[in-house]
Amino acid sequence: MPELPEVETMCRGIAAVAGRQVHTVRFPKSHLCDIEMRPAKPAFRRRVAGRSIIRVRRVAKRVILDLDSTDSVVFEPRMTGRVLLTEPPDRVHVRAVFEFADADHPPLVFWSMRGLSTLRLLTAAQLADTIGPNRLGPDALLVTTAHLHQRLRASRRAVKVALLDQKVVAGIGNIYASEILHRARVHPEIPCSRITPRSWQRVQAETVAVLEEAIRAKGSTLRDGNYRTAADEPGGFQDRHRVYGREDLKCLQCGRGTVRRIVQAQRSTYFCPVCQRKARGK
DNA sequence: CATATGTCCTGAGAGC
DNA sequence: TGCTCTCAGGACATAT
Repeated sequence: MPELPEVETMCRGIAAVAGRQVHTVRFPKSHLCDIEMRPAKPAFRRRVAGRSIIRVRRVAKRVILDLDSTDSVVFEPRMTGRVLLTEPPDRVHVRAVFEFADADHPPLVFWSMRGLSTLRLLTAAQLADTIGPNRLGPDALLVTTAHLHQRLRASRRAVKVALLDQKVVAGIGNIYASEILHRARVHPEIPCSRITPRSWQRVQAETVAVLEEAIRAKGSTLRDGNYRTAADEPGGFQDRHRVYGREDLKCLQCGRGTVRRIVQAQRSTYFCPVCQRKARGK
């Protein structure tokens, strides 16, 4: 599912659209529900057509195209969204097509199987309002140990659940939360208030390490195949998952424990009871 | 204020 | 074969 590494990979995969002028935006008809989109299609098209993209960047789990106006295009793939520079897998789930003034350049396609993805065109003020620091915690690649400790020292929530809270730290999703805590040897059910600074230090270090490694591998494509890069390739990090999706298999870290799956906040959590002992709590 | 739950959406796979 | 059911989980709205 597009979490930070997958969205970062999407951004890098479409970096070449920076500097290009958008000729027009098409919204193919479909029998499916529209994805959430603001403003409505005619206004969206009017404000984007003829504009140049001055920058491609990532904010948490969103892909941003800054235009040469004060507007920014914001793609939020959520579960099944793809940002593609290739032919999409089908016509039915194409949500928007950005065509460039240089007709030789492939169009940028926003494709999503489900209607959970969103597409927005926001002014600078709206952007700050929607995904600025008041709404999101620090980016996971930049988060500090002190931030985690101070922000969560009074929290009774389980650490796994807290890591998924984008207001605490932005960019971690369900797959990487399990991988991070496993490598940091912290049990996912431990209340944040009981985690020592020393353990927060390991969580911080493994957060950066896991996410950077996942970016190098171009993200994780699970068996559902939902995530693809902008060039329509699968990622490679799923082969390096140590716990996620490995229920009942041997722990790849200690070789002794058996990976367990539990459910926290309606989401699967995977961990090794040997590496991540609750009693130790560190 | 902090925390928990419900909701959206579609396709895959299971079970009958 | 074909139907119904459950599950997956991003982020937000609403409830406690």
